[in-house]
Amino acid sequence: MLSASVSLPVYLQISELLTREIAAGLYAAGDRLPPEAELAKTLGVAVGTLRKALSELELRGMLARRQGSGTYVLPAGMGQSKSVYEFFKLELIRGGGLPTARVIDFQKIATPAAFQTDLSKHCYRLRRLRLLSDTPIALEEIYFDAQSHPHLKAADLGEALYWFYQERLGFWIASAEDRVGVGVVPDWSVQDFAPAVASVCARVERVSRTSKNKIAEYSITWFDAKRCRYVNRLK
Amino acid sequence: MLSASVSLPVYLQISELLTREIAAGLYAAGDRLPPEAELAKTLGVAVGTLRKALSELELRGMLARRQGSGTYVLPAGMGQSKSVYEFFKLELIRGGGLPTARVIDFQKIATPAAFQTDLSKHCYRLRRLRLLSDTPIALEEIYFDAQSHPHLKAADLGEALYWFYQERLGFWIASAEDRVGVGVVPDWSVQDFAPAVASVCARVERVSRTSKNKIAEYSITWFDAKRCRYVNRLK
DNA sequence: AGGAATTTGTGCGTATGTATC
DNA sequence: AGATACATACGCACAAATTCC
Repeated sequence: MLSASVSLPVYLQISELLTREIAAGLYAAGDRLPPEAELAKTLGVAVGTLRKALSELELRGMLARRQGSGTYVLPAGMGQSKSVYEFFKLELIRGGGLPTARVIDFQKIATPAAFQTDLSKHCYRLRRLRLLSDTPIALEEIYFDAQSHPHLKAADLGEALYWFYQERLGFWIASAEDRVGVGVVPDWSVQDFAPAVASVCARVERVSRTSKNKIAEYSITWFDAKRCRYVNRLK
Repeated sequence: MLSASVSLPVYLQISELLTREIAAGLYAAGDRLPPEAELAKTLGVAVGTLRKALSELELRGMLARRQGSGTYVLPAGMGQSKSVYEFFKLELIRGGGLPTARVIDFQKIATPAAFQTDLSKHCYRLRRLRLLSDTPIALEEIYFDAQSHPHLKAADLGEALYWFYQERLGFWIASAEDRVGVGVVPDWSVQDFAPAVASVCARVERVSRTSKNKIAEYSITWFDAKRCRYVNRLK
């Protein structure tokens, strides 16, 4: 079950396993997990490896660990349960709208020079059309590392990409930096997406980072400024 | 020097030590630290212990670690200190820039219809040219209520408007909401501000609120997307 | 182009300290 | 006081990525 060579590191496989087991209700909020030594033995890993997995989940706010006492399951979403759409910042000018996405293209490519300092040699490039309440409002181009999962297909991706990152790639987006300016619609644009004039197309560059401050993805979004806006709530 | 029993765990002592050394300039941003094995030896600890210390600093965003390459010092994060410019989101494309402002016009006017639900009958309208390191990059139009101070003149305003609000008007900005899109440069534009073409002008609408959730000001900013961008750091 | 050397990442096992029960 | 459980620390072996010759 737990194999090192196939895909994810063992300690991440364990985080995922425990995440699923907690989600499935095998451990409820408030429960104490078995002691490290015991859990490590049943999982067939060294204690140190298990500890690394548990630390991950503690950092994520799923577990609380108390020396001398034990490891406890925390109630879901104590300020943690971030919506998958938390980082989606586009809004129809008339307000609201339910975000969806349609894949235009998905390929594994050689990492472009601009990203080579932060991504490994190969990365995935995902191109999507974004919609708000069925209105096409933006084109999106996303680059993320191919290293951990070298053989992804378009079908493996769900609509909620950040959820996919967490479940399948073992990391989650903790922060991002957006740069909003103006741009020209890319040449791979589709018929559905047609800003009235080139002059009303805005452009967002995003760098997303994981909780470890590593770069998780680069993305560029072109949006039709006639129909929607980039919204930012500052506190 | 590094003692376990006295106070902090050794790995934390090391994090602190390295933090001080980086702050002191012994290691500059971009520098590579000595390899783990070497550093551990000079510090007289096991590699695992050192690694834990380095992981701490990586998590804090002070270091970046790259497998096969080394451990690097990152530039000091600017996310820490809050300033009057905390809500100023424009940045030169080439990076950074010191924000200043030049008043173009300041008048007391009848409140425009669009703001009448939130501002009283009269308000001030301030028009400014914004600069980053002496480069004109944006026009700004700000509306705020005239009720509390009915007789302001342009000379009463400082460059740092938010500071002025707090000192003279008795409130401070606690939150804001920005909507970024694309727009046309207003007719009161000045010679200094000349985006190459209309197509590279972006537009930010802002609603700022006080700590009591009352609307403090409305503003519109037109910025030259060729020279600068709207930057948003999300956590 | 390719291979060796370097450097961090992962994983194992163990011993000891310290907080809790 | 004793048992239990997590925290810290040490050391080693190998994998994976990068760098350099």
